[in-house]
Amino acid sequence: MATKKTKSARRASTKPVLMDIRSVAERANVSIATVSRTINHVPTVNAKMAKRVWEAIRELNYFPNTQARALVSGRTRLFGLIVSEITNPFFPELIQGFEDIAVENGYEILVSSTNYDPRRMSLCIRRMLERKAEGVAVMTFGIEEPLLEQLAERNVPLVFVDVGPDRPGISLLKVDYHHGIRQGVQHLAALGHRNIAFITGPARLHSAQSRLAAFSKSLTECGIGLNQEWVIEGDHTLEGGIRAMETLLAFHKMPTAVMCSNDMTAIGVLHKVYRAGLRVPDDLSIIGFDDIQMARVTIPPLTSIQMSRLELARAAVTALRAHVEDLTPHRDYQIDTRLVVRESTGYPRGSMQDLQESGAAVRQSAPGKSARN
Amino acid sequence: MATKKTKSARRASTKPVLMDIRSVAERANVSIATVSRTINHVPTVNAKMAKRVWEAIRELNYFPNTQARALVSGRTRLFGLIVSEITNPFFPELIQGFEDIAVENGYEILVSSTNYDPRRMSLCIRRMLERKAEGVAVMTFGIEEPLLEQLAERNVPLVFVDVGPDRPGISLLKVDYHHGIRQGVQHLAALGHRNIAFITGPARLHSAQSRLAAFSKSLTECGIGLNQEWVIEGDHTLEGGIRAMETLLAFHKMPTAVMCSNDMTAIGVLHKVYRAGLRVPDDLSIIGFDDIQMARVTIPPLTSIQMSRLELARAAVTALRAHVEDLTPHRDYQIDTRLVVRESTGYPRGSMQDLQESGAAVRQSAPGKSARN
DNA sequence: CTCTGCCCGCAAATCGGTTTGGGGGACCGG
DNA sequence: CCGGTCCCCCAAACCGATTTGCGGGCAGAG
Repeated sequence: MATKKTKSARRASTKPVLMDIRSVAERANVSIATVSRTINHVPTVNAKMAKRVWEAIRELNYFPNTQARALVSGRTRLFGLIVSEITNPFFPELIQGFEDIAVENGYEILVSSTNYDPRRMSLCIRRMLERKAEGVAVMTFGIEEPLLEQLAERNVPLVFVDVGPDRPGISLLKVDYHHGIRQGVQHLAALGHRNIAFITGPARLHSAQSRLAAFSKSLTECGIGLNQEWVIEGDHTLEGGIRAMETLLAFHKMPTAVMCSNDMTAIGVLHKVYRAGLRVPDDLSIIGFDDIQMARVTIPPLTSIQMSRLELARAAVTALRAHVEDLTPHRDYQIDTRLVVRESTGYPRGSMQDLQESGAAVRQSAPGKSARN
Repeated sequence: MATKKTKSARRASTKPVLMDIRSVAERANVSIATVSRTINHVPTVNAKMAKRVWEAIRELNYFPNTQARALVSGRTRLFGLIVSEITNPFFPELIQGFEDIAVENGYEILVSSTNYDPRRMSLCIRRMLERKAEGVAVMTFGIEEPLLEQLAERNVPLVFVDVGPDRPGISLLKVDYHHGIRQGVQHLAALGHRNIAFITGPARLHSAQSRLAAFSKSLTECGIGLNQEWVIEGDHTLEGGIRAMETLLAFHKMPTAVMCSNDMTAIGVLHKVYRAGLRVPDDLSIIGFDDIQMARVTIPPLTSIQMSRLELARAAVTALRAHVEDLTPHRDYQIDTRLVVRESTGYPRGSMQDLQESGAAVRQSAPGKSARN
């Protein structure tokens, strides 16, 4: 009933709106084959005719039906992007980059978020399959092996972060967590910190594990011991950061610095520390991870380890294109991380701060040309 | 060449992967029509056959080709959502809600962002048209009339915020800015503020204009004069907030409170005030608009006017469904706003704060059960 | 004037589904 | 045992494009 009405409504307005390749052909006085050739830039079409066709297209405001085109050609020019959580600012920034770069290369994108829910992940995959994405970037930073099998089985090129099955058609974005995290630890060590806590991400996330491992290793490199009690499990959310900091505050002996597995956690920590009446960085130094835009305007601005969304996005699109267009895809793509020093890190309470110099990286001033001091 | 290789590659792996309705029919020993009927839950199929079909579908891991289905049925079950900026946290929260509710109702969504760029807006529209979205929600809070005509012309149901052409097939989400903003102004007035500034959004945004108008009106209602000098143009970004606050700081006479057209602006202001060595709310009270998640954890937590993303999303989907499914769509949908008091607002400096009580709304404590004080 | 190309139009197959008219089979009643 | 009904299933048309072989018109060369 509803369908019928819709159908008839469409029919009724079909006269002026009907806009298939036939009407273009008619208007340009050519055959549909010629229109198709023109649109797809087949070189054998006469320039004069091509012009007529393009004019007709303009005048009718015609554009080809994506579905029909995809159906026969088999090419959808669509890349999928699966992220874990769209409300975490890290991901929108990533999506933005992915979209821009994909569009630059003539692809469109289809975004889905899993919200860390395997059931939703399953839906995401189904969507990608149904819509016939030509390649999918899985940026959930924690793979659901069994589910993703479906994609791999159907020979859809995939991109993962850090780890993934070793198979043709699959590329990996290898993030060098260690480089940035070591810079962070060294930065803290140089300031005089010896008691450093770490708030992890969800335990099942591989990337969270890697960050913790990099932290642990860096600590050893700097000759600092790791206090297992100070490794708190967070979940990469604001609330997780707040809870983790509550745990930390309850300890008898507090660390002088805390490194977080992502910026949202760090912002939660910042908030809890403020609530507790302590000051950053005087009472506690904080380092985040990701370097989201917001990090520049927290109070105080957050020292963070930057993982470039743009770089990630570019590598992902490059890898997918390489697979789809047979351009000798690499298996691994290296992604760098680096420390960005702002103002949430400082000398530990009671140190002889006047005698020392910060060393490490260059201190960045906040945006809006507002100078420090 | 590349295409050819891909084609042949697909052919090669086509044996085990080919997965059309025919193979299902073959495996279940029925005709393709029966498979189609089964999938679409046409009641006239024999239960026994249906079971056979579903089994075959399970075994083959089959799912229908969306494009083919849409091509013939004319129904894509796709709603478009155009937002202005995906990196502004307000929008991801909106997108999330829109997606959840759309999926609940059996629709999928297609998101595009314009970045305030008319060229990109044009691309967005083309995308929606090409992908044959059955309805589009335009949540840019500032319409590009001439471009959107294309959609309207093709009889695509549309949803706008605040204003839009009066035409069948178009619904409006009418946001009652005045209610929340008046609460905010009253709240400030009750605290004793008489010198209140306003940082607007981009001038061309209708919603920004409305917010300013509501502010102006509320001021009058409270018997407070509007100092035109203190109406600063922002652009709804962090940087805009910072710049606006710089302007404000340069004035000889400073306001004691500032209301912002959105939360990102307010966070920028918060940052700049911190930079200037002033304190919130002691030296300056700040009210934001939107009440994004981040507002709960700024330092101090931000008093803000809440405009429910979920409500917005729900209304948008409801409206679009009503148009598509012929369920007597309304033209207008009311969206409410309300004040959420946190800690960025307080008595103006020099007032007799001990003698007064806050009145107005209930003060909310921050998340994570951390009590105030 | 004929031959050789070069373009273009025509017509048909195809992609993977939906939808419908027609017909075969089972079952029931007479 | 036969005719009628009803239920389901099959075959075929269709959606809007792409792609192909083939034939024809036209131009330039010989």
